[in-house]
Amino acid sequence: MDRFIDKNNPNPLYSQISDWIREKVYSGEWQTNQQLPAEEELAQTLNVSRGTLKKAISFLVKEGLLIQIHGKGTFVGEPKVSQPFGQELISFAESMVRKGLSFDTKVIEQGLEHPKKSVQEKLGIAAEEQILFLKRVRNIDDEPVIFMENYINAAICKGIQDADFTKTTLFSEMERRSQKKIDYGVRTFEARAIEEDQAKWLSLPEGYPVLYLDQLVYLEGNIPIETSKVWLRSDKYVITSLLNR
Amino acid sequence: MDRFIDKNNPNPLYSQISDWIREKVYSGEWQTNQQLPAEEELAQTLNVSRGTLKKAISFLVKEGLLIQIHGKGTFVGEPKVSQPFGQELISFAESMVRKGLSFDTKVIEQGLEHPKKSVQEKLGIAAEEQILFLKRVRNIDDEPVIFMENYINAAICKGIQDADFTKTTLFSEMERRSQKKIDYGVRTFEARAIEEDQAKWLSLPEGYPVLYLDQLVYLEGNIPIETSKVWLRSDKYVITSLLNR
DNA sequence: GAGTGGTCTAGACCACTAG
DNA sequence: TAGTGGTCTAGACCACTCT
Repeated sequence: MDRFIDKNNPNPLYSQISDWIREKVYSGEWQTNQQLPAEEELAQTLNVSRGTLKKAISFLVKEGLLIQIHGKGTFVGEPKVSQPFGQELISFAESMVRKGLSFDTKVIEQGLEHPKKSVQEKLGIAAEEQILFLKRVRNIDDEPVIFMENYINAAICKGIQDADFTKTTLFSEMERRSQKKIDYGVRTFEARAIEEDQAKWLSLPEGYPVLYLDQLVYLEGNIPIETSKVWLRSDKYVITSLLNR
Repeated sequence: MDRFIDKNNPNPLYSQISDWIREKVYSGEWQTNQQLPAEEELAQTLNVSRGTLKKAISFLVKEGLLIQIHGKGTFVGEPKVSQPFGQELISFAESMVRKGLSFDTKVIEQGLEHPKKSVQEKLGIAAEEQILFLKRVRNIDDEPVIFMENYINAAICKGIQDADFTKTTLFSEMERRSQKKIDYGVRTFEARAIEEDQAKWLSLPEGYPVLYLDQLVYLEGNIPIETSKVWLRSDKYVITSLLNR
């Protein structure tokens, strides 16, 4: 039971150890504020060097799951309340699930198109190529909260135009069809007055202030795959970031 | 000239090395997309172990200043246009300095007060205690961009009411006077219609959409020290986050 | 002083990239 | 195959906390 740490597993040891500790915490075996065994001891238990263990721990400290105090020890941190949306590249769908909220998605428009100039530039493709254009609204408790327009490089995600986005998430679909993992993204946040076209989908009067996000997502290998525009009712859904110094 | 790295400096070596590399990049000595010397070689040049150098580099990779590609090498990343404001706990002043922008600060109001209810709760203090209330506007190119109201626990930062905030930053002043370091903060982002009181300071018509941030900052030891409200003209100043998956 | 995490080393081997 | 970064080790010494 001690050792789910497998030196033959292609996953790096530190990553396996991180997961192992996460599991201990999530399962409640290690409770909030509980002190972990000393690094030296834990390293011996896991049969790894202290350096490897430290690397595993450092990830969890950065996440806030663990807290280390020089001279005292390593402790399980307070459970997170915040929304990792402003910090970590996760989709809206994923963030809702983590928050334990239920939502539903309505697909307004879905189909292949040729990219506009701005999309061509962002995705680095020519006007002749095809993109999947997706227009969706998401409701929480039957109230519209998010309106999104996505532009996906269809050449990389073959057949994605046929996916049923009321049942699957865009991120998982992109990873599956491109056979690559999503690597990182860049988001900008602005406040904007909502325009007529978006306003009607969010049941808001024209000119109402909304959070506007512009997003560009990259696959491994620095391949831009998706760009999107997102309008968010921030009276309903606030973005929170935990920022470390 | 090679070695600004001083093993007797109480700063950790990896931190000195990070700064040294940052300097090389900012000064233009190492240009965008330029390949750095191999880790082994650079470690020898700096007379440190490869492990230490790797630690220094890893910070810069996380910041996006450097890019590492397995099997190819380490490269200077694309210059950041973005504001690390959405990611890292830095003050507005600090973010401006990093961007190389000049700004000036106007202090509208500064003085000791008793905290309102909402501030009491956030800072965990009683109504009888004193806070420093600070109201400021910041201009870039003579245009107002940010309006802020700060509430600082004055008991912890003795004498902070006498600081000259046109010349110093709030963060540095808090650290100096509390003798503690700032640890982390929580920010929430919203879009709001600006109200009359704030609108006049930002030269905006009432009701204009602005980014509204609510912030709570903690010192080491989980001590809440400052809470603030920030109104930001997002037509002038956009918040960008680089998000890793 | 005992126990903890923080830093650093010197060296090993592996995995990926490119000619 | 040569060159690069990725991982891991075993051990050393230091700095901090608590008693």
